[in-house]
Amino acid sequence: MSGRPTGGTGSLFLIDANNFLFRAYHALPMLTAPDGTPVNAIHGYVRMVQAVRKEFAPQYLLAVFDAQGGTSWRRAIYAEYKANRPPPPDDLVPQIPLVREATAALSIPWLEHEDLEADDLIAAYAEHGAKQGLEVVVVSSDKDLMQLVRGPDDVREGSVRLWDTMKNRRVGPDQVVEKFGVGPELLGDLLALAGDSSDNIPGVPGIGPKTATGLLQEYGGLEGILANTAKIKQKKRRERLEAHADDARMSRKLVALRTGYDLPTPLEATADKGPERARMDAFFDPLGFKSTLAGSVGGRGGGTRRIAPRTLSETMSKLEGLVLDKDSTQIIQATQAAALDEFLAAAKQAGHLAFEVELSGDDPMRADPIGVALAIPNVAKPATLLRAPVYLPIAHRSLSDAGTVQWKVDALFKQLAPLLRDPALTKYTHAFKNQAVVMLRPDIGLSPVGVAADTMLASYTLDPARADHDLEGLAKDLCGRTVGGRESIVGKGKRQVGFDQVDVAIAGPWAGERAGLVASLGPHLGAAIIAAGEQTLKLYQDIEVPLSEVLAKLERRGILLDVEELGRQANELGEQVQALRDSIEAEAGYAVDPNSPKQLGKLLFEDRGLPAKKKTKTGYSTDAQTLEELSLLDPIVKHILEFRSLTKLKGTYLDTLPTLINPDTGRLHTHFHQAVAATGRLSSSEPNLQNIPIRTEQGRRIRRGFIAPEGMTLVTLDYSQIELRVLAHLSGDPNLTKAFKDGADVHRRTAAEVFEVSEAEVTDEQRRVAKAVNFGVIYGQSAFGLARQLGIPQGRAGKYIKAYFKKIPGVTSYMNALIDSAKDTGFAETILGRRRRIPELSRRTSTARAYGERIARNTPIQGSAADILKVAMVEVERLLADKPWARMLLTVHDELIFECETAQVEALVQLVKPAMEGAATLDVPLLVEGGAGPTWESAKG
DNA sequence: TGGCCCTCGTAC
DNA sequence: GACGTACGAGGGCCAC
Repeated sequence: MSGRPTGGTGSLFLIDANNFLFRAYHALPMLTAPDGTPVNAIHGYVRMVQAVRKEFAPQYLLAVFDAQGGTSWRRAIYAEYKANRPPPPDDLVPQIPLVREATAALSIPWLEHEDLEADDLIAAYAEHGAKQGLEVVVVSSDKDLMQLVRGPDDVREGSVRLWDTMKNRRVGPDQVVEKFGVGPELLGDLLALAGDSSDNIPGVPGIGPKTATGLLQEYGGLEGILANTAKIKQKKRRERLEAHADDARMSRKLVALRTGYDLPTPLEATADKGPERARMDAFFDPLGFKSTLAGSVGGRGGGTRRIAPRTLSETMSKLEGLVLDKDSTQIIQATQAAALDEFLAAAKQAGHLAFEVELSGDDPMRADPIGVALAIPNVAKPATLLRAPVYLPIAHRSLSDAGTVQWKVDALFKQLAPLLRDPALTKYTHAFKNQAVVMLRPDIGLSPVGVAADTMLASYTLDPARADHDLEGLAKDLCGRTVGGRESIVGKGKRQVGFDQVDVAIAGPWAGERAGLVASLGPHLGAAIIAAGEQTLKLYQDIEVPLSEVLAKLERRGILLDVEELGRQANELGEQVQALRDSIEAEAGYAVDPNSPKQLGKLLFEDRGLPAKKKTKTGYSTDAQTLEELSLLDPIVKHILEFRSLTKLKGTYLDTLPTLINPDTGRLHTHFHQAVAATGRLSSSEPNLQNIPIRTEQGRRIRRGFIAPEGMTLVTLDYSQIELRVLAHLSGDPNLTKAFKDGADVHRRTAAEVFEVSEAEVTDEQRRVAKAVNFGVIYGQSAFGLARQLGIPQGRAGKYIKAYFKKIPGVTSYMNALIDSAKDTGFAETILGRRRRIPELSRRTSTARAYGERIARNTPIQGSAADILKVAMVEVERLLADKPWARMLLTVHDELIFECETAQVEALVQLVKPAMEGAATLDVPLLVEGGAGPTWESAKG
């Protein structure tokens, strides 16, 4: 098993600093300090180091660098060693010396050597540490260093392992064998044979890792192979080995890690004493890091922490002085391939690229790519671009210049793909999910792209309560620039046309300007995310951005409907609806539309003289609650209620769902929205699959229309009581916590507490009340609301609430603390640090403030549950990536729905359930329950 | 006719 | 006024 390192006393952690510096640079969007210094790599590096410290608390900690401009001893053997390395990107260069200062500021000893490379130094320390019986962990992903791995897998003392913090992966002997087919002791021989293009190690031409593994397994080592070349049957291979035996021996020397010299710093001097605040602040404050390093970790929401209130202008500060000429976009035709090449080369050189693929229509599952806009961010000065944006037309039907030659979709994407897939390039876009749905198409095959920055998600992460996160709005608010939305060029409603109908002369500059805005706002918002702190960065980078691609996959997959079943039900309901309409009109004595609240109000409260209890802005209220109370007084009311219920089911679900089936796939593809709900939840539309009925028998039948294809089964896994569990965790209330730890029926337990009876004595009615109170607490319900919900007098409802708060005191104080904290800071916060501003708390009217308080109470709970689900989704999709027999299709707030080969259902549950339950570690267990069946209804049974 | 608002109802 | 988060159907009303 590849567990995690143990750490603590008896451990030595060796950080391969250059390795992480480069990886952090490529993984993070560009960020700049207030003075314009690029800092993204430093940030990622510091984050990694601090995480290692926090997680493993090593006894000894040392960072090792390659000396800049050093003369490795390997050069003396082979002048071409690492000669093909491209120079580091321009905006990484200034970070290379800074990262050494950062290491020092963190009070971590560091080393570099003129003649020895970091790998050699690490090897020497690892060897020494292992001899001392320490657990040695090399923090790196470098395969050369895997040669150092030693010790049996289950013995800690004297072992050497690699730890890849970015992938959370430990590399021990088993992982080396898994990856290379040979153990660590033969790895050097393998690398010598196969060569390494990144270090320019020649190896033996024509021998790759696969062949090398085979040879090593047969002959036991490099010298064994070279001594037995005569026995090798393949002529080519034999000749090559004979001709390049010297190259192989030299390569072997190059890949060997040099040890056996005095350690430049004694091991004892690397004992980690932890960071010093003052030293850190002095270095990091000017770089704008601050909160990043505080090492703050979510923990309890509560009112104990005091965070300075933040206003929108601080979380999303303006980007001053935007330089973006809206007419500067260069249209590059298919005949100008050289111009595109040149642009792409510039992007590669810069290391950054903003793009937007323009789609023909609004539904990405039915859309084609019509053009691509590109821009090159100037990360050191985000308000400017490195050059004018370009637009590459693909499928416009309207060309004012008839001579325009458009790109063929495959030719263009073929040219773009290497760049878009290049992990060394930082990609920026807006609302990537919609583009990804198209890019994932097999005929386009532009995935994975590995977008690092999505301006829509950045905006949402920073300020989820913002009205909307479209690029136009961000341009207006952050750059003071007015740009037309998509609607401004394709029209809307009946006059809306496809993007392909828009002339290139209009579409090109519009799209180019958007790419330009993304190029400017991407780095700018990235800096804001960094400034907002460690948690916000993780939320954005590790959850929201990866999730967007997961959602794109879900949308592409869609779900299968049983159209006949839905049709049957629709017909059935249609007849009932007609019969009800007839009897309502017969009872009324005149034609009336029971769907019209206005006509209904007149009928019931004027003509029939029923007591009107409630009024709406426009007249009498006729909602179900009101009608329910009247149903005993007049039989017509029952018919109206029944009519309402059936027309709702028929109109919203049975009739609508089949019309949304995609004719190409024969399946239903919903649209998930990641930047809509202010709490962090997802939403879905066209159709909204998150409000398919379940509570009534009649409604639940609709789920029979959602099916798995032949040979497959629908599997649903949902979190049991996730919001109440989150509440138990956040509030720390001992009673609630214990209820979950005991695996009790929490509503029954609550009832027992509140009504002071034993659990066995709890009546159904008491349980119902307790359940309502439990949920009411989450929503900030008042006695009035509870009374209305339960149909009991307000006084009695008030008593229940009082009793609840008395018996579950932790929740009371937690709720008060939430409000205090929100008033104090101006926002509500989830367990993963998602922050929702609550301006309502400082409104003048008491109604608005009360609303703000309900938000303050509800958002941490609802939002934390959403956080957990999102973490689970990213992890589950990763787990299923290589499982062709199952795929995730849908999510409904606390539920994930899969399609799975029937024989594999158990395997799926075994895989996914623990992943979901482990998505967060709370003070109470997370419990996932599941079901499976041919239809969604049966799966939920 | 199109578009917006209101009311109502479905989910978690 | 009174329960948080969504989406959407249908009626009603107004502008064009």
